[in-house]
Amino acid sequence: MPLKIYNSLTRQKEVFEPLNAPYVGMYVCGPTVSGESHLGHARPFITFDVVYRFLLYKGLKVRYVRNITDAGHFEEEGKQAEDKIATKAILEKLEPMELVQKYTHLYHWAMEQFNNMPPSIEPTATGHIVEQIEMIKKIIADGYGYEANGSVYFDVVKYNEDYSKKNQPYGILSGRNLEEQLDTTRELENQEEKKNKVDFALWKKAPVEHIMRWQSPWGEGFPGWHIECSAMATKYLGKQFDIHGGGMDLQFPHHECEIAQSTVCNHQMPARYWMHNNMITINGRKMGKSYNNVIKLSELFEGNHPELTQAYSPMTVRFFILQSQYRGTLDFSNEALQASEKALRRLMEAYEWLKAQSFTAGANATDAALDSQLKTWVNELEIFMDDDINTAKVVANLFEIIPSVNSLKDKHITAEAVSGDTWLFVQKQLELFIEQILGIKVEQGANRQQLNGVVDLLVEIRKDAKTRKDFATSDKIRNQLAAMGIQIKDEKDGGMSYSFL
RNA sequence: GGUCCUGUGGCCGAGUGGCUAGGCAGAGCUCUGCAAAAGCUUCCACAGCGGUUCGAAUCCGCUCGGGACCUCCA
Repeated sequence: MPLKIYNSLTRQKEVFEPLNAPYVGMYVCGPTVSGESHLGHARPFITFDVVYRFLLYKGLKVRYVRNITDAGHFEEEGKQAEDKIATKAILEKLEPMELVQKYTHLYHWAMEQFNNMPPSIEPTATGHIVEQIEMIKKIIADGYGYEANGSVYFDVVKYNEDYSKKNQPYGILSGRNLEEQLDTTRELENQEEKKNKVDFALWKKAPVEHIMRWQSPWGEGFPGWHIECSAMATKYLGKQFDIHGGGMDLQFPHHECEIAQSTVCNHQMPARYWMHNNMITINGRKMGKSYNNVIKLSELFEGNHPELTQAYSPMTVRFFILQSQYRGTLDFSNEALQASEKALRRLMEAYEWLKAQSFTAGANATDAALDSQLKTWVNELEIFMDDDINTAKVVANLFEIIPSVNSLKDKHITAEAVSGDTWLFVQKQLELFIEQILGIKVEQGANRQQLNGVVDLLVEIRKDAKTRKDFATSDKIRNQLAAMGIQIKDEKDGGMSYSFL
């Protein structure tokens, strides 16, 4: 089955055909490391991690580039500081690289918590100033950029005129019409420098107090906020590559500007497939700085936020995100996260048990209907992934399969009901989809081994007590352990098992 | 104001015109010393009004509601 992905550019699902199979180039817009990542940021990184994993599973050789924006628009943090201390004090105390370092580390830590695979290349904007300047020079030389008072702007109107003839007007990705924008775009500062208010900055002259600054043919300044992605994507993936991803809110203006810049320099549309994940909302509203409703990842993991009734583990959050299709909005609530937490536990307990079983190959099944139903469910996993990475349906099917696994575990059905071949197939594919493709890993704390030993001992004592019909002791052990988050389960044959909640 | 998306049961969330999505919560049953877990069964739905169709949650129109982008934004 071929993989189909929804291309924002054409607004439809298309069969994914790599430009140079088996090689695939994928660029995803990374974070601006001027602050801590929040729940909303987690979505694209988890979504595209799954895309990456699935492409790898398909046997493709993927170069996954995800940038780190560590230059340019750090105004907000600077402004906050400005209110408190004098500009001179900022110069003395606030070293930009300190911020960058701190938040880059936090970001990497969060990515690891989520079990996201590291991208092949993680380039930084500050490491590619030269490439950005070269690109801007090229744009000016071609007549689509102009200098004004030490800054350089992209001439959107001229670009639109020329490229409309080539069927690639400005606004092709976001479905915008330039004339309308000329009428509706708000007035901003420094508009007088621009020829048209829709023009965007390629290079900005640095005001005296601006700390991050580089030499350029137009004086000291810093790059505009779209050019870094164009420069780095071109450098590492070529003039045209396969997939460009990012959040839906980047579609305009960021990706639109990227298209314009790259097209002028490289004479072709930079990416063939544009994928955009939708937003995470909270109380029906997008989670974002400007709405003042963000839940930072560290707060989420610690349960330390007024909106949170408890802490949620990274895998719970990952699973929560994968329970929906990436193109729809996803509404945050404690109820929804708690549902995910419980569902994930049920899934993983059954999965871990299944993984530890040994089955013998063989084709005989006493329950042929169940046998073939299981095979169908398992086979559908890949079909659903092929359909625009529909992780929601993949997860739904996992829950179709789980009851059979638990039935086997609790001896509601015999192993012979389903053929050994099928059990082996279920076992293998569940491992593939749960661990390799969805990237869900078993979460367990440190000292687990030692703790297991202690719990084993208590379980033994409880067994003795039960045999003596000393239910007081038996219940005491079970209840006290339950209070500590360790759940004992009595099994049919007198055995006991336990799990950590 | 412009462009676009969306409205599914108590909550989250899939749904390609005809078939039970799935999860969590609720109810019942089985199992159990009692529980828990697990399994089985089950209640609750497609914003409203029209239209197309043999048949619509799914297509079209209108109304109402929600949201995103147009400024930094994942």
